Amino acid sequence: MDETHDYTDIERGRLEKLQHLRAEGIEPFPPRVERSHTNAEAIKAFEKSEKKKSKKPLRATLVGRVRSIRTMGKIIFAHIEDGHGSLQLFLRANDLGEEKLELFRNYYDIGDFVQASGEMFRTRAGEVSLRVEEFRMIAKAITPLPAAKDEEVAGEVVRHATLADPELRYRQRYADLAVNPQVREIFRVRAAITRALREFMDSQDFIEVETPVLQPVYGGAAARPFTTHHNQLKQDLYLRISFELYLKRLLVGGFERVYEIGRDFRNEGVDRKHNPEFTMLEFYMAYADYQRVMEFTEEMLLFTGKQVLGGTKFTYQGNKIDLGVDWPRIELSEAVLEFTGIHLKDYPDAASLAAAMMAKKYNVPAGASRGKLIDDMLGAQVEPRLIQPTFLYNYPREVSPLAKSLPSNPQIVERFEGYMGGFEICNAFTELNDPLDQLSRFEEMSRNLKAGDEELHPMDEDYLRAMRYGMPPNGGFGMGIDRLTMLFTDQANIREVILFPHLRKREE
RNA sequence: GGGCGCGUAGCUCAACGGCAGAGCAGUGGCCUUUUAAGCCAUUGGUUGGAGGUUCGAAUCCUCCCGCGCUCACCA
Repeated sequence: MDETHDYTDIERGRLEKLQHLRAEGIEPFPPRVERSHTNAEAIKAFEKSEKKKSKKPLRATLVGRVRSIRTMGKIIFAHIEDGHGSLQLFLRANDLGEEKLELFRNYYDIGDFVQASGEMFRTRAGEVSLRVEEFRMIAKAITPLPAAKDEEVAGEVVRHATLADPELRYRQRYADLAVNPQVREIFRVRAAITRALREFMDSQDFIEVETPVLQPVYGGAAARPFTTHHNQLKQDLYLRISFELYLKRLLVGGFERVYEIGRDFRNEGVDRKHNPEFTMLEFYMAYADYQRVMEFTEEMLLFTGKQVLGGTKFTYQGNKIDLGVDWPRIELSEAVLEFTGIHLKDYPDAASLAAAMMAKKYNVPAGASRGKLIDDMLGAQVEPRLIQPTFLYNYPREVSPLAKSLPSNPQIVERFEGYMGGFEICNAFTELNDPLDQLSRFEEMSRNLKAGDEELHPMDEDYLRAMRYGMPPNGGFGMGIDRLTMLFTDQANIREVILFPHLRKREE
């Protein structure tokens, strides 16, 4: 990335302008600015004073990035944009003097940040504008913004020929955000989602906690971890793949309701639903079981939807989705039957189930356990069809080493997953709190881990010790915030809801 | 990892075996209520990279790099 030494013609021209300003004694990057209103406030205040038929003109000092310039001889129109909207500047030789007008005309460019003051007024065309009496550069832009031009249509800014190449948009997210207002909006929604979730959790008497990202033993999910190393301690560490085992230790410690919103890291495939690091909400609720957590999940998402979307309905990739109705609760085996025609109870072992799946031409990974096969079938055949909010419940034990079995069937665990828009958004279960049962689950996993299934996690002795002190019965829950954001912002790719998504390293 | 597709000016895109172009941006000029302002003129390219085929390659072939979609893998 040697661009700084390889300027384009446009950049060289702007550097010359910058040098000229400096030569004239004008600092193009001053440390302080003045501002009386945001653009949106100024427009609102002006419209209010207009209604009151106030004789006193409204004065304003505004700041923003120049988004368009229209020069017409001795007057110049320009739009500036701040974080709250855009507003038109009107610069006229009569008000400024020809010299100042020429200064703007010759040395100010689209992309520059400027400060301008004067009186608010309405142009002949009816647009609320600032009649500029004074202006100054507050940050000169060297590189042209990757967008052509703005158009104002009925008060809405239409941006033409704007940055569209997804690779450039992700690699230079700053440029993407600078020119694509709809991208900024996605991240406002994302922030509103986490805010609403925190508000809800806090209102339900949960305490927000932070647990280690760097962990000596990883666990809580089926995934391969990233590995790192502490130099002084000469100790290998893992980036967490879930928060689960630490959060449940806190229940042992006496907290009844804990949650954490933070980053998980999984060293696995990257695609439109998976980024190597992603944001999870996990919570653990003492004295609740998975049925209670299902109810809670509905309440939580209903609240979040109302807060963020202002209602319960939204459209995802052409499908209308309503959070306001009770989520159907379907037993996993029923869902599999409905979408594949396979009766799980007719295939009690991996070999017979694999044969049944092969008969249907489903992909069957070699050496997979029965639980893994069911999980695969779920992902490929069932999940994409679950558009409306739906819970599937009662999962196979082999793929749920931290969940409590059904009293009536040790091979099935009290676990559910929530689906929406064709993908999984949350996963929850009645947490296993029997240290002896947990030990045997770990041992089972360790055997499989040695046998080569790298996604299983190793024994966590300390977690078992914690559990031996006594862990209250509890329901636990995890939800991908990125995926919820995809749903609420109608984005098909997880990269659109992550500010700086991971991309392959590029030699520059 | 497999398949398909894409990569051309700062941005958005044409040209698809025969002189590498347009709009916007930029630069110079005209223009005192414009709003993708308009008008005149004009700068800007190792066509992602390296090889090959050909009289001639942005275009066809091979490899490499990157991205997208998809399958596989994967919560």
